[in-house]
Amino acid sequence: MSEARGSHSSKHEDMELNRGPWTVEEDKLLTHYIACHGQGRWNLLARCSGLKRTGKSCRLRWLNYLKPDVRRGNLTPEEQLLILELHSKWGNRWSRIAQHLPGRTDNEIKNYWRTRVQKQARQLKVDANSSKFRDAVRCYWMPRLLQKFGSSQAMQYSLEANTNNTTTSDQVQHRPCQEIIDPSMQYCQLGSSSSREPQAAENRSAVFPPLPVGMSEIPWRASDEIHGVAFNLFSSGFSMNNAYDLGTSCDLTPVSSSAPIYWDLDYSTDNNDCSNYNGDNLWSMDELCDMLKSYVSGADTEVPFSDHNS
DNA sequence: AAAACTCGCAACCGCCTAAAT
DNA sequence: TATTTAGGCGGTTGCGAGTTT
Repeated sequence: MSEARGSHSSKHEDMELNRGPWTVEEDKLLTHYIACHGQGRWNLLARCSGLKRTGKSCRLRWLNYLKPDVRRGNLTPEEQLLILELHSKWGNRWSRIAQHLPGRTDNEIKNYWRTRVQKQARQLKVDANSSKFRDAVRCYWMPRLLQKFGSSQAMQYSLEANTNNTTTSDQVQHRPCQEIIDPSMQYCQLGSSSSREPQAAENRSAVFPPLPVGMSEIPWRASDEIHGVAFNLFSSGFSMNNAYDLGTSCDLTPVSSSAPIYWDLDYSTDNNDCSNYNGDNLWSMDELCDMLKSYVSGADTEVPFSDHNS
């Protein structure tokens, strides 16, 4: 039995326990104790540290808040993308999902899912676990996130770091948000010989970033023949092409789950800077919501696909 | 200005399982 | 082998802050 529901009571449990938010003093006490004795043995820690908390409470406080490598702040587009992808594979296995997002806790991911993703599902009057909702995520949100991911990460990185097509581990180290990127990942280099290379290509490399940790097992490839990047991200057959020379506006075109998705990247603005990214705006776009509504209320038939190349 | 409402998140609860006895 | 203990996990709750009416 865990201490929380045991019918017997020890000396420690008879003691009045603190509940609710942790105080600064409690945090200091816990941090100091762990610094001296290490983590683990949570019930012993709770008894010996002088904290009037349960072992469970101490563990949770440490893992979700005090641990030095806990990252705070808005989830980046690639983190959101990864959560969506991993949740579609594993469901509510929050701790498992969290293992692929270094510094993020299962609690944080769970909260994100419940407050953001499930909220969207509720507004759309569909079950968040329904195939219809998953399709909507795959067809609309993931491309949008990939668009953000592509513009904020790949482009910024390319613009700032590379004037040739070589990539070193040092460059990986200097990437923004590098801590969640697996440095061992390969880079996808576009065909520099393509006649459809973007304008002013000398100022940016054709190096695309590695996929985040956790996507490493998903095959992806460079593609000279279609000019752009073809991510075969999702085992369901979802794929996208990143067309570099199709204009300057971002345009999310409704597509079927099996069709390629095209969008344009804007090299001309600061949109590529992920440091100012506010994750919220990805989830509050009226236009996107309208599209989703029409998608989930409609039809299982395929949404018309617009081919930018035509 | 204040009440009502919404949202995000930290913390708790209860169940489960592996390890220890 | 049975029982107890500790830790981990997912679901849920409650509160404070921000926003809307």
